[in-house]
Amino acid sequence: MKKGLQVTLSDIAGKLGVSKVTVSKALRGHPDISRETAKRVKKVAKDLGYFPNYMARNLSSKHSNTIGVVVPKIAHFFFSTMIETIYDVAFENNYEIILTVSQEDAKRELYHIKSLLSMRVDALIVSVTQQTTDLSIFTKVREMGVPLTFVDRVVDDPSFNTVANDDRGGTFKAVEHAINVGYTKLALLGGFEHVNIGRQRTLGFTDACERYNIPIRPEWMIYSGFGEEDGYNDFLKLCESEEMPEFVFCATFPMALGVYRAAEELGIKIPADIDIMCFGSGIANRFLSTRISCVEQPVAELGRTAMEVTLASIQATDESKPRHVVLGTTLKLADTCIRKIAVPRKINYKPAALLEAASTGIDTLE
Amino acid sequence: MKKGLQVTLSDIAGKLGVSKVTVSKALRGHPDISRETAKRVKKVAKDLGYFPNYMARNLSSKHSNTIGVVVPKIAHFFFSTMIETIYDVAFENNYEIILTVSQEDAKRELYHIKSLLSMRVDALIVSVTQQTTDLSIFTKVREMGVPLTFVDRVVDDPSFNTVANDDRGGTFKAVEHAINVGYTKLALLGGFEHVNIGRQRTLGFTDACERYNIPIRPEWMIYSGFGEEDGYNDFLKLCESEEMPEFVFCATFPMALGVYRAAEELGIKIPADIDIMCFGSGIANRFLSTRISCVEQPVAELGRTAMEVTLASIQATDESKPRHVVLGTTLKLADTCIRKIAVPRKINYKPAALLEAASTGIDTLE
DNA sequence: GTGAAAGCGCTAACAA
DNA sequence: TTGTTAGCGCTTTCAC
Repeated sequence: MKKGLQVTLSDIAGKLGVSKVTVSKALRGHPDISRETAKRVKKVAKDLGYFPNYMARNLSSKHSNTIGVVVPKIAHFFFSTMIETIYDVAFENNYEIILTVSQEDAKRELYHIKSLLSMRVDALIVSVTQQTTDLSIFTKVREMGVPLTFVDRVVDDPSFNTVANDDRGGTFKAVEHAINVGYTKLALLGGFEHVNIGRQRTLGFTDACERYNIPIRPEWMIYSGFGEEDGYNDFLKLCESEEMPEFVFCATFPMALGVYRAAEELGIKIPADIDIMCFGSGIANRFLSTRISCVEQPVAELGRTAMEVTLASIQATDESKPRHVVLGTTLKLADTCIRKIAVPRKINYKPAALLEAASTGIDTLE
Repeated sequence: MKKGLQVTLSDIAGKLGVSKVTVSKALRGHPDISRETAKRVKKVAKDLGYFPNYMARNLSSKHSNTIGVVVPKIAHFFFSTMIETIYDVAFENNYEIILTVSQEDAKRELYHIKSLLSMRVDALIVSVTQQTTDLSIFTKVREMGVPLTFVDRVVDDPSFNTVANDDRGGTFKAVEHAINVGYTKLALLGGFEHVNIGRQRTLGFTDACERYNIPIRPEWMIYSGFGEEDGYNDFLKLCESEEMPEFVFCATFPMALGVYRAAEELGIKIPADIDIMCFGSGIANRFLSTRISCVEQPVAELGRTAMEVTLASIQATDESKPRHVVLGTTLKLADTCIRKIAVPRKINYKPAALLEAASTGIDTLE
């Protein structure tokens, strides 16, 4: 298809016999212009079907009214909810969002950030991938003077804004609850230790154990990823250990879902044989016959706060200090870990057969 | 924060003692430039940390390598999956996506389209809201020569590309299946009739009824929306009718979920008391004790096709004909509508009590 | 192979 | 209140 002709400021100016500067000002509601001409200009603009060219506008005005967002996933309860909030706040403030998705791929993340910088976004909000290790692009971002806010998946660099859950405290509360309920044999499926949220949630777990003198058993601390399949496999691995724990804390809800499924297939009852809790929740929880008690994250608030912090950074003309916001979590009890009932039993577990069953491709929207 | 200095083509040119044109060409791999200078230019560009300014580039080159996308929702299995595919294809083709979310609000949709037009996106992909009636902006889009592809939520205008499910045929297949199974008392929860998908799915339903001489009972055709709450309420309404149907077809999966929940609360068994099917599925289906048989939509393919059609439209320099793609669906049988077992029974239904219970706020990610 | 000139559509600073 | 002059950083055309 062919690009139609563009209506420009000059076109309007020509039609009215004024200069294009007058038109430009009138259209932007600049106080210089008289009510009278402003009205005339706007009318002609409308008649001609004028659309401002942001490329040109931004080139001369040096800002784009646009915020670049980089997230690892989108078809995922947590991220899609957070993003929706980000959009809402952006809309309220007349900003446009350019959302990019890294698909948990560091290369792609880098590509997108470069691209966003080239688009001259006014600021960036990013939630890094699980494999992001090269941080040089972020120092580049700093050098270019583009405000950057990390959200949820933050990077340990105090020179950028961060907005995150209280991962450590939230996990502590959950594990403490399990201990108060009476459990002493505690396992952790921690996701990845090299990822911030994995590390923080692990700390919350060990904090609680130390606080209450619960021994930490290395064979009950398993790390392989944050997805449903990981939880599934981790649980099978757990079943291979000498003794079963009474309670398992999962670093994410999808992992808990994997555990749930594995247990179901093995004929292990939750919470009668083993009790569980997790960090975060998802849509599926409502439909489980045993809904999993969890640490509830303020998902929407995370998005809203990230945007607010970012907008503030844009406004701040000086090199103001970066802000580090930690949002509190709440314990949300459902059908697990209500009271001590789990009595671990010996499992007749055949790894080979089950691992095969585990290979069913599963999407993790949760 | 303050914007840092920008490294420009001239900076690089100055450093090398060449003109900025040479630099521009070298950086873009233009064949004019010798291997030698190209190499030197690239090195200096890297050393200086040069980032091309797309605003400037696009202003002179007249295209932005950017595609604007407008969807009604994002925290929704269907849309988030489709969007993810759109991103994938865009990435493969070196396009950047500017995603906007209308939140089912026609005003917002209009705002975003205008904004995208002003950003001079190379093309648009849009899935309209349930309340979009004013189509004038789309003729404006056509006048501006910007290729536009409607996806899923299409608008009846043959002058634009459309990519959609075979809503009518898919529904026909499902209802036909229900009839083959032996049901003759069929109800439809159709969402909204003024929305294309609602209309098409209704047609599929009536097609099947007519084909098999099944009488259509107006009191069993209910329209109130596509959400879970709508399905819930529709089912309650259905329960008020003189006689209960044997089978209910829901226009969307969230609606079926609402029916499921309402039935559960009323003590009505699915599929023993009433059998159901729906168009589309969602994550939750895996976790229902009675998984709902459905018409499976090719969600990812919808996104991929929409992008491909759009890219083709961009490439086509002439006013090529718009394309209209209809993607086939497949019947996916789970635990409902397997064989005729539903025998509707008289329900002891108390509207007031239940309608109160219905007011629980529920998110529909499905 | 390289570069000078012109201009994309707009806004900012200043002058009138 | 309005207009003039200069760019923003880049690409395109065309001459060298």
